[in-house]
Amino acid sequence: MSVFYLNNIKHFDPNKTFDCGQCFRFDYDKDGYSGVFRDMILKIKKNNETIIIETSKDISKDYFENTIVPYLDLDENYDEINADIVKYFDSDNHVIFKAMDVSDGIRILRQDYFETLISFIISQNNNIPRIKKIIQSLSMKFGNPFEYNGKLYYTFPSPESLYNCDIEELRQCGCGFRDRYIKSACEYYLQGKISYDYLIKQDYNTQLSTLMQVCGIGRKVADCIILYSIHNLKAFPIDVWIKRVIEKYYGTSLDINNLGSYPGVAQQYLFYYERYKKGE
DNA sequence: CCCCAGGCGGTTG
DNA sequence: CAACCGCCTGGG
Repeated sequence: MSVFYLNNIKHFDPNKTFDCGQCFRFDYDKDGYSGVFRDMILKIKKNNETIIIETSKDISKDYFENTIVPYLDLDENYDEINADIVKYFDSDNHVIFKAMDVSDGIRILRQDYFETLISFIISQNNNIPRIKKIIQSLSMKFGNPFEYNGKLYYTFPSPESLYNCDIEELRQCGCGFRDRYIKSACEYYLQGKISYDYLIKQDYNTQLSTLMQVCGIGRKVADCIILYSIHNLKAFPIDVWIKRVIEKYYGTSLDINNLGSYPGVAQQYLFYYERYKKGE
């Protein structure tokens, strides 16, 4: 086990970051969020102005700085991002300022590419508790177990394990009609047609069209993968929530094709703002 | 019982 | 190309 402390980090609230719907394997546990990160448990909490990050495995300072910090997106400058967002998202009612205030501290995680690919395929026409349940079932069935504090946890399944399994086993995990979409994604992935290394070097439109070749990945799921794992902050996933938010606060005044460099972050702010207001 | 949930693919006019 | 429709499944 390792522990790291960070001080004077502006614009980072672990609770908001892990509660804004971008990840499915973290849960609130008394004083912070913890969950499976690769092959270990990661716990992040905030005590006054100090961020405390614990890992179940022993990790080096290098690993922390080169892997954990980028994962938490702490190397990104959110003053700069927020300034750009305001230029494109301000309106007569100034809703973006309220959203930025309520949502301040949300960061866009750099999540594992394959895990994000599969998780957001599962997310379609589905709700968050059930998405989490399905991912947990898949991990228990196809992931690798590891123990921590006397409890068993499971890594996210490998592409090979999901590709080679019987499709009926995916059904048993609750995937429903998305089972063949998962198979399709694994096939493309293992053929190297949608690799992270390729996508990270492409522009946004190429990233979209490449991912949308996969049966079961449409525009919204592709945008989520691009935003939450490839970390192209130009991606702007439009789900039913965001569609409602835009209609409610912007009407037709927002030009979807001209939203600056960080609309993905603005999307998170608006989404969280609207859900927070609902009292969740 | 019906309805919906962070969509998508397929069909129809 | 816009508008529908069915879809696994579990919860309200």
